Amino acid sequence: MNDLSKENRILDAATLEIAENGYANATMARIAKRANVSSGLIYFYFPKGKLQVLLSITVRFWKILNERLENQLASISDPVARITELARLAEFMLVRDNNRLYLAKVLIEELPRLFMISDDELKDTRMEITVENRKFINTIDTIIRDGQNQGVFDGSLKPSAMRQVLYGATEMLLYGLFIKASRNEDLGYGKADVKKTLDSLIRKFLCKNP
Amino acid sequence: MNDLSKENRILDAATLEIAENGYANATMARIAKRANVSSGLIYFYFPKGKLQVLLSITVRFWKILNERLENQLASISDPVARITELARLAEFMLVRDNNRLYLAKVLIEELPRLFMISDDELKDTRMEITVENRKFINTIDTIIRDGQNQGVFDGSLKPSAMRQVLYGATEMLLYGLFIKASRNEDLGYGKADVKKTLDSLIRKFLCKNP
Amino acid sequence: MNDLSKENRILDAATLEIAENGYANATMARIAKRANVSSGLIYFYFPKGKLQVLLSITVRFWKILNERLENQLASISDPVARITELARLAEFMLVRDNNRLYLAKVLIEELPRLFMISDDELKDTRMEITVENRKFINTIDTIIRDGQNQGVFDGSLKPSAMRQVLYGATEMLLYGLFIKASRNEDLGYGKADVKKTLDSLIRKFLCKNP
Amino acid sequence: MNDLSKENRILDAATLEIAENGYANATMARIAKRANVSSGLIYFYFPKGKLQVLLSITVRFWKILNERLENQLASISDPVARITELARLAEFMLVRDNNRLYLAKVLIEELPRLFMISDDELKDTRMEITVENRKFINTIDTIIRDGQNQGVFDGSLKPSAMRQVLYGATEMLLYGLFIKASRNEDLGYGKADVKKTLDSLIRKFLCKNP
DNA sequence: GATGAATGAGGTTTCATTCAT
DNA sequence: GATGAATGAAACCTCATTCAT
Repeated sequence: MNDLSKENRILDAATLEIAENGYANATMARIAKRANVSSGLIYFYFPKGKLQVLLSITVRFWKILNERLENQLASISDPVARITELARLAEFMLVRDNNRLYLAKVLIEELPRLFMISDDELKDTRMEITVENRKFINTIDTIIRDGQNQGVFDGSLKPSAMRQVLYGATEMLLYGLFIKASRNEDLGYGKADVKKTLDSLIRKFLCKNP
Repeated sequence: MNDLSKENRILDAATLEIAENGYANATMARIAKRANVSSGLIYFYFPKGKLQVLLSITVRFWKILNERLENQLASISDPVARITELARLAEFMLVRDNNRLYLAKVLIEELPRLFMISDDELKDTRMEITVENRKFINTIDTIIRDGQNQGVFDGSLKPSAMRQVLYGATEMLLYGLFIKASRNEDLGYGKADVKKTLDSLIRKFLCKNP
Repeated sequence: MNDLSKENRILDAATLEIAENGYANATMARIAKRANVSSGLIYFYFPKGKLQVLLSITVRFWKILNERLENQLASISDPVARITELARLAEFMLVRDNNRLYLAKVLIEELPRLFMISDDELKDTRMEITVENRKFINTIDTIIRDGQNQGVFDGSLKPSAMRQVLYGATEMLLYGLFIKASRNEDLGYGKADVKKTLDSLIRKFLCKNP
Repeated sequence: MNDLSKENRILDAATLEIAENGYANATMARIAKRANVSSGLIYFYFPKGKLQVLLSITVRFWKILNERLENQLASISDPVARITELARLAEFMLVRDNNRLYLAKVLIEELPRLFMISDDELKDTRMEITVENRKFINTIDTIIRDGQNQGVFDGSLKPSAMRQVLYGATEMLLYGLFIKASRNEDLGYGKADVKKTLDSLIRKFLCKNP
């Protein structure tokens, strides 16, 4: 991890720190220590402090996700295959190993904070996230709409609402995994169940059933 | 609001404060001001401070929800009707008006914090929540299991995973409404769509389709 | 000094601290220690920090000076007697003892800072000072103008420019005294010379000479 | 400004920065940026940092002033003419344009700081200033004393006190101009009034009136 | 029960200063 | 000479918490 740029090391360290202690209890000093960097340097890269660090974690994630998504989906046209690939990629980026589960937790837990930004100087960073987020949402909604038009997906519901269902279901299933990994509180299912359940959700809820 | 007990006024004020600023930035002074109460008084009712206030919001909610749930479900036996009633009640308690959406937001955002409590003196409050939470989860899981046993619900998935799907989907649909209410960022659907979408989710994802 | 209100004790302590170390090197911690007060309390009374403390020292001084001035000048009508009384009062408030010389130094040294305030939340405090300052300036200018109209004072110069001369001369004479008191650098004159010199300045520069 | 030596560019930039923000809030980074130079380079020329930069501004000013003074006064013997020439030169160096008014402001504001230097390694620079300052003061005092001895100037006051009057009056008149230039707060007089008022001060206060 | 001035631990934040390049 | 990323000491500042009233 030490061969990364200091900026990325800070983001990685912050992900861990926030995942473990929550945003409220995360401290800049500990982030710095974890990143093996002086506390002052964090302010060099993220002058607005902790919140900007948090937002930057999110920005970095979405940018990478959207980029990969674009590449992967380029060669797929079938709506079911597309939505499946999308779920697979999200899972890959968030569940593959425990470090990524940390990231998942931070993204899930801190998403609401996005809507509380009042600091004008953070508007830019927020806009970046909004843009990436919309891009992602658009990708999903477009797939759903295409599927509906082709008569493959259920046409009686709004794509936006269906997307929220997929998003929320995935999030909560992942969150259970994280709890399982970090505490030993078994929620009653494992990684395999997540995959199976999401497949079923796509097939039964999303697709049109004759 | 001023005719409530001061204790309840504090919890209401805290809900608003946390919904607006997040737990990290919520301050006791502002909660006190919103509740029209001195900051010292908060410590009379909640000696362990901010975290206890947060937990108490959650406790209050779950207790009321579970109590009503028990009453409402007592006379219903059909699994589909039971799960529908459960969704209806949750929606009633969280979506009915904007104040309740604030509550929804706090519950959603602060759920993860439950797993980070180390203060021994809060173990009791935490246990209360865990008990109420398990009661709620049990209620759902039992309904699902019963439905599976009766051959009404899809028996190929784990009840716990299915419950996460229902839970996450509901949460994210509600969250969209909150965003719409507090910011003017339209996510593309309204309250009616939430109801319709959840109904569809139950019918198609949860139920066994011939 | 301990029987004063804490707020006044803070201002007194800050006067001393700033006089000794300069505004740039004055620290909140030392001001608190000197005032025998916790550092947090300073922010309770002066939420905008060090600058607000500095401004508040100035406000307090001007308010008292203007108030006394009004009382003292009420019963005097002769321009020469009025300007002499004004000088006497200023001297009384700034030179009488070494503590007051500290105040004089702070007022003199930090006056320029007044014109650098950009913080919107300090606009109020700044306005207070401006108001008091104008009141004082008006008092002088009015005396001078009256004297000119009565043919007692030199009518060939602008009252505003003459006032700056009186103001600057007084300031610099006092400043020399402060240097003498705090360091042992003799500037070559004493308190008696200040009085004598200012009298002479009034008589010869201000008054019309036949 | 870019054709100056980097050392002089730094001093000019610092003058501007300090005039605008005050010594307390001036930062090396901003000085560097204004001088179009890296912050590290400032330490090459001024190893003792910000304070040394400040002192160097003052040194540079006094050296030039004293040098020119010596040249200009060499051929003048009449005390009134000499003191008038001195005032004219000071005015030339500080009032001629707005950039010089910045310099005036820095010199005025920062003079007191001279008496608070404790750093041993700056003793040299401080001594330089003291020497130049004394040279200047001596020049004035000598002119005054000569004038008194020749019966041209008022002999009843101490030269040192009279010098403070001249110094303070000049400073405050200039200060008013600065305020006018940087803010739009009119103090009621202009450059011409400054000249006229100082002439009058010399003629009436300094000179012996028959 | 109720208040709010007062405390001070502990976080945030700044920025003068260094040093490898 | 010149750079600017990096450091870390030392300031600022907040706010949960207490307690005399």
